[in-house]
Amino acid sequence: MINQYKNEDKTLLAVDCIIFGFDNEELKLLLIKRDFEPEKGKWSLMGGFLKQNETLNEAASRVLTHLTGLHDVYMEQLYSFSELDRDPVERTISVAYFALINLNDHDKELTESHSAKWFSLKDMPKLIFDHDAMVQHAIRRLRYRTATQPIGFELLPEKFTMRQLQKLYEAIYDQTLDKRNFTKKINGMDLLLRLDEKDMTSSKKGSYLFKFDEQKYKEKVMDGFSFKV
Amino acid sequence: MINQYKNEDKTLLAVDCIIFGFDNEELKLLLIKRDFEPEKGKWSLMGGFLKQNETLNEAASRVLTHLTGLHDVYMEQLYSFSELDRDPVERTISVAYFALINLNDHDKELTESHSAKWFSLKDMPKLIFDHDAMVQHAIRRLRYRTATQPIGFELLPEKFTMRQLQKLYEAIYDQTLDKRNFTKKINGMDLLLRLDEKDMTSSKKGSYLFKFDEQKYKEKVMDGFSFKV
DNA sequence: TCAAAAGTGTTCACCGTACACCCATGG
DNA sequence: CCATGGGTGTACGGTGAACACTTTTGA
Repeated sequence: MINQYKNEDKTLLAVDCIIFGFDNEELKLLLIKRDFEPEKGKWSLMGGFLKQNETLNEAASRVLTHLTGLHDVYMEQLYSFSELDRDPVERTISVAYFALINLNDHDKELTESHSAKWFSLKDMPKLIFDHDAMVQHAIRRLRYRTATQPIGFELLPEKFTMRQLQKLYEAIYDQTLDKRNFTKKINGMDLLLRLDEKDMTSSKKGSYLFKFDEQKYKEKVMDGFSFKV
Repeated sequence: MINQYKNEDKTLLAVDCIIFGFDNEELKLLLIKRDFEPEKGKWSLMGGFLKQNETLNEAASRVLTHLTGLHDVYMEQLYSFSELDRDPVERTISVAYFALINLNDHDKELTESHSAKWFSLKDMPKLIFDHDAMVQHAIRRLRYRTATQPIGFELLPEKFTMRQLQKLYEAIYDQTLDKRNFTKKINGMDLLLRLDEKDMTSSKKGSYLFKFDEQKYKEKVMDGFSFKV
């Protein structure tokens, strides 16, 4: 009696990862094509089952690293989904996580070997089970987070231009922003360092590269419920 | 193979409820004294195990109704806690929920029969396991929610004065607010109806009673991830 | 008549938004 | 020399914050 909660039901627990990336134009999602039944051949979020000896955060990290080869990725627990019939095979509770990764430096071969593919948010197949609802919830959370904390930088390479950052925010909020107001607002955050380097690929004049100030960034972003894999 | 996820670990799943109430002075929390080991005699959140045939929301509702006798209560899923040793008896994942109830109309005998007691947030015993962390998280979420959605009314009786509402917000944010600015802001929300009645218990002059406009309220508060028990 | 709580309006600072022109350079 | 994208400042309206006096009436 003291050593066990006898007679209580145990349940299968999964984690599913909503993995966001940004290609300098659009916000993208990493999806995999299921190679097993049910719903074989359909697209879904990357997921996995929770093991006895790991926390949910660890399980989500494991799933993400397994698929992308990346470490040190921003992740955050989203919500737990528990409809009785959400998985037709067997009753499974799924805890959704979202991750923000820099599209350029993830391991493309690794994702390809998992039949994974990046999809634009606007051009996404219907997903299995309740994964579409998870994605909707993740987009809302991402908008809220980026409005209050500067986590948007997680989606960019180390050095980036003000225009890249602006396009990222435009993709997240799905609306265009004024260049001058955007610059003013970002500078007001006092988080960016302007480098002497310029990026010459996007225009003839070239545009300044920035990186963000790790120190100030960490003070502002850490709230105890996000973590790095 | 198609009918079952064989060889995957199953886990005990619990829900724990952070139940907020307001007594016109302070924000309070409903806690229970554990009458079983381990930690017998210590204070904890009200919880219960998830059953095979119910969703997490349903489990949270069941636990809440069992303790308070109340229905139609605002509840929202908070976060899932999964540290390996969070429950010393056996590995258990707990999904925390918070609830907002009107302190006046809950069933006092029912809560007493469960050795439950209301505690002011400022005058709270240390709780078992990771329940203190759950409470901290719930307070943060409550502040965020009340800042963006008018759910504060859930904690008040049907008719209330502007001063009561102000004291509630002061309790939630743990700071005093300016009477004039508060009134202006609330009126700007266009959610309250001022009644002809006055409440004469708090002053000689009496203060107007308000109730909120159910119709407009529902439009603004529903976002798909809170629910009524 | 006085103590106690209720009601009410104005000013100011700051922030978000709208908006247009010049600059540097490669072709 | 010109087309392309990059960089910058100002004016306005709305919102949040500070702030004090009058009203009512039971005791």
